[in-house]
Amino acid sequence: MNGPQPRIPVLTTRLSGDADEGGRLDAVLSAEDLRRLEGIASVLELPARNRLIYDQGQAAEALYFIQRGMVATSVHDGDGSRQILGFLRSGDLFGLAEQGRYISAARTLTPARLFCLPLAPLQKLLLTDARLQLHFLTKAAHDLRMAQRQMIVLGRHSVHRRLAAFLLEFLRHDDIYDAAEQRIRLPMSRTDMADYLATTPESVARAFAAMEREGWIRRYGPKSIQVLDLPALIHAASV
Amino acid sequence: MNGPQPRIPVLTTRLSGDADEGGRLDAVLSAEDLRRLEGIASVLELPARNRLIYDQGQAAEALYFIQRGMVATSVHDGDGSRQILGFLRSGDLFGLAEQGRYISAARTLTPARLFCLPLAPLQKLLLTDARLQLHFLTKAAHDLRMAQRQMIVLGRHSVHRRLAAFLLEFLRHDDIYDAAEQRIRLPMSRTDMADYLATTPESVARAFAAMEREGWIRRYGPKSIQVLDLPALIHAASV
DNA sequence: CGCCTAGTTGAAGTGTGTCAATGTCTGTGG
DNA sequence: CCACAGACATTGACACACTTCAACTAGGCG
Repeated sequence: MNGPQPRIPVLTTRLSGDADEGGRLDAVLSAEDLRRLEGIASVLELPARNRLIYDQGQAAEALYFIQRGMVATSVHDGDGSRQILGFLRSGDLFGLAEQGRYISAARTLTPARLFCLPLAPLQKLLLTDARLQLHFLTKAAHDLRMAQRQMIVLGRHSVHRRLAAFLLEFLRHDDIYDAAEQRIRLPMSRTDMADYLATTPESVARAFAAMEREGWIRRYGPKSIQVLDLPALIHAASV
Repeated sequence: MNGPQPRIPVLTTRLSGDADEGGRLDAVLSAEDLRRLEGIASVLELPARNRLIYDQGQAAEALYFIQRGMVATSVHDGDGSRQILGFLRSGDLFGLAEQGRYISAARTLTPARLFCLPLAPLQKLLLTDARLQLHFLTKAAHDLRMAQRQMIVLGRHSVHRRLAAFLLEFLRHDDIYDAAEQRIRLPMSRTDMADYLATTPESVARAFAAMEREGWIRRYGPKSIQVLDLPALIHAASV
């Protein structure tokens, strides 16, 4: 008798990725799972944007779980160049480290609420709760797929195509995309977008200008984009 | 009393990545772990190079574990373009899927021996053995780091730098690098290298020619490279 | 209202893809 | 063992997308 087993993960669908779940860890965690995580977590309230959560090279002591808000992780090269590894949202995990040090820096894009999960207690919990751990494994597999997809995007696609794909990613998220007005509210700067898409702010601006010229979008200031021709945008992202 | 606990993973070092382990799953698995995996695995002997293991889009039924040999995973775009996601070696896992279908194709670069781990029994095993699962989670975290590093390489570095870094990766592996002769035996074609580095065979050839012109390497046929100036190569990979 | 940061647009330079031709391996069959 | 064929690798010429540098404009916050 195991009692009720809410949302038992199935590796064939979980490791394989489930469409409706979208890689959100919080969507698959049961109330019991969350309670256990909260038991070892400390809550981190970051009331403003552009707050550093941890820096690259800093001793890694915790994994972070986003409850609310948006976070960007970035690695800084020896020279000035910076690569944003990902824009993360509620349900995402971050805090990947190598040899005890964070490989990237993390900072808020918006006010955010995080669970800070210290590594030692987290490991203990995962070892005692294999079902919970499988959710973490599934999430890691999902993030690996995303990273591999981004490898392809950065290596093979033009800047225009990268930007089109980037915009389309936001359409799924209600907090950023207002479906009624067809408007995307971008929470990051042109420089951030450029550092994520491995290009320059100038090229991003030019790509936006070209999209507006074609009638696919309309800009209301740099942070607000109205989608006028979604099919064209989808086409641009896949050609 | 838990009895002997060989090589208990410590998340703070394992999820964080351990230098000497190098992400090799087989290096951290105990004899008991291996026995259990073998219990659900079928062994796959692939006697020659260029053998397809599974194709992109095929129904995903198993995860694969490389015991011997080398494997390449690649995704094929609608048009002719191909991206090799990774060159994999003993101890590596592959078979990542999305919605029940493999997202990449996998084929041998050399004769290989694989464990084929059917997903359902594997999930069952991981749920009953949290310690073993943690090794898988650690491996996934390692692969995620590698993918993120490759994102940076493909997005930010020149073809010359990419190739230098690529060559340096082989120096650690005894089966490919003959330290005495300082020779690297490349098991893949120029096209494969180009598809991994997100460039063209022509650009790879030009980068090799430039390195030879500089006196850093010497080519003995396309598959055998002698390293003449390692510091210069290291410098080229990090500038 | 004015300063300062961020964004946009323009012009010029360059790395790399593309196309084409030549050269070189490899493996097969005579 | 050699000769041949087909694939693979290399080199060259050219085109172009993108970066870089610079000037200008627009937003946002004091």
